Amino acid sequence: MTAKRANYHHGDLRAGLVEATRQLVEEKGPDRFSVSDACRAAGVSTAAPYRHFGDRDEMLVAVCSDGMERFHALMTDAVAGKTPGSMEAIHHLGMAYIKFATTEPGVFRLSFGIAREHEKEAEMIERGKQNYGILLTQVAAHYGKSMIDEHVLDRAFALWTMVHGLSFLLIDEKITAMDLQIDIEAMVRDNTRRLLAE
Amino acid sequence: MTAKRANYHHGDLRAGLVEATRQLVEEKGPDRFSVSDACRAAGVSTAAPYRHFGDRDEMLVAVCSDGMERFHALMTDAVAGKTPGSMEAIHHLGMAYIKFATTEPGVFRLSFGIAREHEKEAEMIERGKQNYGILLTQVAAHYGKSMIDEHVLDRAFALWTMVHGLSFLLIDEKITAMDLQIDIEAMVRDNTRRLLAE
DNA sequence: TACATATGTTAGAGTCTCTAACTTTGGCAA
DNA sequence: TTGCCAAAGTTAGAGACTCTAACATATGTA
Repeated sequence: MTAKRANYHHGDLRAGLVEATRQLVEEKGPDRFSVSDACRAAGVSTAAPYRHFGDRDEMLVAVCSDGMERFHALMTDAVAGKTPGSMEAIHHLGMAYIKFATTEPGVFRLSFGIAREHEKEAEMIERGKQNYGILLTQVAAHYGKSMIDEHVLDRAFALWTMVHGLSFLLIDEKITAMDLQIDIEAMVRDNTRRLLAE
Repeated sequence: MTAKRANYHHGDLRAGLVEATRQLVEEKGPDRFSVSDACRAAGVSTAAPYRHFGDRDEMLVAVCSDGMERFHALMTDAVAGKTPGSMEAIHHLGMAYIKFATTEPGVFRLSFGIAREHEKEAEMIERGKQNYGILLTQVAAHYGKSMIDEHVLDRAFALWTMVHGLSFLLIDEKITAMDLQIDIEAMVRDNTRRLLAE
């Protein structure tokens, strides 16, 4: 995998390392990832990353930050063209959440479990709020409201916990371990309806 | 923290290391834990653990295994003395789940995220099924059923995803990060009711 | 009481993160 | 065009970590 390169300078090592790190995080998990592995993959010395990142954690934060853009795009697309507040829109939003978790389990796990107290923390919280805002808007519309009131906040949060829990159970393979046969689509649809009832 | 000891032999180093590891997992998280740290805490050389554990991962598996006993006790206690299948019993069961996650976030995270393919895997899956069985029994009783049918499996699974998701959102501090004011008790109670409706 | 075994220790190989000091290269000012 | 500076590489190495090998010391049982 070690990419030999002709030039002394890499071109865009930062991006190369972020991509290598992302791949390794998916292959081995966020905790098994090593800077050295990423260097081998990018074909540079083990000291090179420190021109672009303060330390190992910053590389992971960069992968996270990168992943949140894809996540946001998925969430936005999920409701695009659908009737705001419709069961269809809200169901799709939930499925998009789960889709991201299962296609990028390493990044998903990283995004939620990442160490607090880093440089980009504020920025990432802001992005999280933006994403959550998509759900809040849909739930408000579902009840024909123009305001995000207590009721909307409660129901949106319930939906979040459900898809979040389901995502983790899926990526941690608890569903197969417990020999459960779950139709994810149906499960999300039915329980979205139940949680929005009343 | 380095406990000096008088004797060459420790007495019960295995248990000492498991406890040291558990503490470190809570303090620093499962990924930040190091064998060396545990050795310092237990007051032994860094080679000592290898008389009791094959490698670093086995120490974490032991902590996990240990934690599952406490978890099982919590779950059992939660429904003890309550009317089987009552909302009270099921609500308490969910709260016990969340209680474990928030009091032992490191062990909780470890238990669900632990690497597959280890010695004790089968044993731990069995214990997981036992714990899940407590919920299944309660949900069946809720509907006045003596059998665990599709309907019971579906509803129990929905409850699991909710408390599991809530647990992760709590320990990853997403609720505070998003500035949400959630009354956990009320949230669990209300949504347990909604998910069991019909 | 002796000795086998379990359970410690020390020493060290190999890996990892990160820093310091040096090298190469690209871009810009004169 | 040329020369120089800053950006972005490299090598070397310190210090920490995991795990193994060889050696040391207790413990329990024949």
